[in-house]
Formats: sequence, C-alpha cells, structure tokens
Amino acid sequence: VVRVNPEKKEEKERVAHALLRATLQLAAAHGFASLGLREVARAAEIAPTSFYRHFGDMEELGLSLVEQLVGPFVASWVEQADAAQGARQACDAITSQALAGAAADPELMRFVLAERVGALPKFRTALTNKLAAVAEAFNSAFAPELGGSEGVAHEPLSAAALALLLEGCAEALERGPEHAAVVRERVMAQLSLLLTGARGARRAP
Amino acid sequence: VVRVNPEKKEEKERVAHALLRATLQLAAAHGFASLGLREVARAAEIAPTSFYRHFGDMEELGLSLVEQLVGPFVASWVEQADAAQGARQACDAITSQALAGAAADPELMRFVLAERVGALPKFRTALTNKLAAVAEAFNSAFAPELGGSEGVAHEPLSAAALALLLEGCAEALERGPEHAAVVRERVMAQLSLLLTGARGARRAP
DNA sequence: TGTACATCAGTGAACGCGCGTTCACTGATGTAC
DNA sequence: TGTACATCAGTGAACGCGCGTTCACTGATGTAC
Repeated sequence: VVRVNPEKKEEKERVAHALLRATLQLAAAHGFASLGLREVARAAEIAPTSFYRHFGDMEELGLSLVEQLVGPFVASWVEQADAAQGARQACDAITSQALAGAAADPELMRFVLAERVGALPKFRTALTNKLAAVAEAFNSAFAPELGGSEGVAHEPLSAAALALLLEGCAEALERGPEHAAVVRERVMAQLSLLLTGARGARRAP
Repeated sequence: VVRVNPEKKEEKERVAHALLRATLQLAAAHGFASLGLREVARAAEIAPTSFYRHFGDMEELGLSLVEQLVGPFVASWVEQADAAQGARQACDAITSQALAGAAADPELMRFVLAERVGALPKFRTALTNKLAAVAEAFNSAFAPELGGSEGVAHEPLSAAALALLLEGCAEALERGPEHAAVVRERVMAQLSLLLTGARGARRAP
C-alpha cells in the first residue's frame, strides 16, 4: 500500500492541466488531428518522455480533455436554466452562458465545435454525451409550455435548439466577443421561431 | 505559344482528381489536418514528388477540393428547389437532395461538416461561401410565404434552416443511409417548426 | 530513531522511420522553320 | 518531310529534420520494521 502526498498529486494535476491547455491552444491554430506528442510537450514545457507519465497517447489526452475541461464548460451553460421562469428566459440563460463561454475560452469552444463533427467517432460520441445535458435543459425549458405528450415528442425541438445554439457559438467565434450581444439576439430570435412554431403545432396538429 | 493536347489535359485532371478523392478518403478516417503529402500521394498511386505537379501543398489541395468537389456537391442540393411549389416542398427538395448526397458521398459530406467549423479560417470561409447558395435557396423558398420586409429580415430564418439541414446531414452520417427517411422526417419537422414560427411572428409581431 | 526498500514524476540519450522538399533526369508531345 | 528546340507530367535518389517510443537513471517521498 502506497500513500500519495496531496502536494505531489496536486503538482501532477498541474502538469496534466498544462498539457490539456497547450493542446487546446495548438488545436485552435492547426487542428487537433495535426498535433504531435512532442509538439504538445514542448508547449507545456516538459520533456517529451514525460508526456507518458500522464497520457498513453494523444487520443487518450483528447478524451481526458473532454472529461476534464469540456464537461464543466458545457455544464456551466446550463447552470442557471433551472432558475429561469418560462421557456424564453431559460433559453436566454443558456444562450447567454454559452456565448459567455465562447468569449472566455474560444479555444475550448473551437475544440467542442470541431471535434463534435470531426473524423474521430470516439470524440464525436464523447462530446455528444456532454452536450446531451444542454439538450435536456432545452427540453425541460420547453416541456411546461407545451405539455401534452410527456416530453418524448419534443425531442426534435430540443435537438434543433441545441443545433441553433452551437451555430450561434460558431458565429460568436468568427465575429469575436464584441459582437456577442448581436449574436445572442440572433440566436434568441431563432429559438423564438422554434418555440412559437411548437406552440402553433400543438394547437393545430 | 504552347498548345496542350486535350488528352494530356484530361489525363492530368484524372490524376488531380485521384489526389482529391484519396484526400477525402483519408480525411474521413483520420481528419484532414493529419494528412501528409506523401500519404495522399501513396493513396493516389503516384510518386511523392509528382504531387507538386498538381498542388503546391496540402492547403492548396484542400481549397481546390472545395472548388472542384464541394461546389458541385452543394449546388446539387439546391437544384430542384426552384421548381418546388411552396416553402414546404422546397424544403423537402433541399433536404432530400442533401441527405441523398450524404448517402452517395459520405466522405465528402464529412469533409464539409468538419472543415466548416475546423481550425483553418481559409477552409471555413470557402465552405461558408459555397453553403451560402443553400441559405439563398431557403430564403427564396420562405420569402413568398412571408412577404413583408423584402427578404432581408428573414436572414436569421434561412440561416437557422441551413444549420438544421447540416445537423441532419451529420445525423445521417452517424446513422447510415438506411435511416435516411427517418432523418428526413426529423429535419422536415424541425423546418416546419421554424416556418410555422415565422408565419406566426409575421401575424403577431 | 535508523535503515532498507518501494513508488513514481521527470529526464537525456538513442533508435529507426516517415516526412517535405530539392534536384537532375526521362520521355512523350507540340512548335518552328 | 526533317531537324532542332520547348514544354511538362512523372520519377528516383538524396537531404536534413522532427517524430513516437524505449531505456536506464535520478531524486524526492513514503513504507516497513
């Protein structure tokens, strides 16, 4: 039985975190798929061989990145949605938080957007799983206003809302943080169309 | 003045085309960013040095790929939209053609989806330009049913339609061609929500 | 308390390999006159 | 028609370089007794 000094554990996590951040920075510039182990180690200021103390290879690092960074990132979009009153306010909370995320950490947002539809199925799956929480939040926001068929039938609606949200995040990355307000209004307008349409469809199916 | 044998020109284009197809195939497996010139040349069955007879580097090849293959591909989604009667039929025509494209050439569809939000701005721009034709088509489809403010105000609507269409294409790639019909219904349902919402917003703004 | 041992993050040297690129050449085709 | 020359896609040899990975080692820390 071996006990580990908390200080040591902390230090190790600091280095692992540096590797993840270095990866995000480089991936935002040239794409995750192009990155090499040595390149990342260099950017994180460790010896190439030290990489193996943390990850077996770049794929493992990428999946860890999803767990360690993307998970909390995406979760933060949804945090205030429960407290909102009505679908519109909940959408606004989610949209605002997601766009704030894009402004605060554009490299991480780029990673999410790119790998969600990238070539590697493992990454697509992992990211879809994390983003499922956002779809859930949209669903919860919409459900009370639509009632009826107990949520299941609203799945295309919440999926559409998620797609529009991510499209807005992509636009926010293109245009920069100074246009966040414009993009937010745009996404909200699109979500309103969806919601209005869903209300109309309920009345006249 | 030097004249070029049409046979020779044709043969050269055949090799260039082989390079583009080889790139798509490899990119679908590991991501465009990871590809090397030698890897692509090998898959296209030419010597590495012959690559330079066609493209200066991989970036140039990628941009040529957008012009030569993505352009016609995306244009085909839109071809039958003009002839359709009403917004719903036009949406159906575009959606059906796009999903047919995903089934016929999944590697090309993956490239479009991935590079549209990838790390390289040149690729994002080039693809956005090609996809603008699809947004245009949606706009033309919606405009007569909404009238009013002469199309300009409907831009978020057509942009939303394009986003939902591409999301559907991504889903079609995940689920395979045998689920094309299901995905089509799903996308159509989402587009209907948008359109219904837009009609409602016009009546009660 | 002291001694022997285990664990583990980090490292530098070294390896074989595939990479992008340059170069000089071939051979087929077209042009000049 | 014949001869000299230009163009150009394709190629093999060769280059220097960075890559991923293995290995044996260090030094700090914790455990056993």
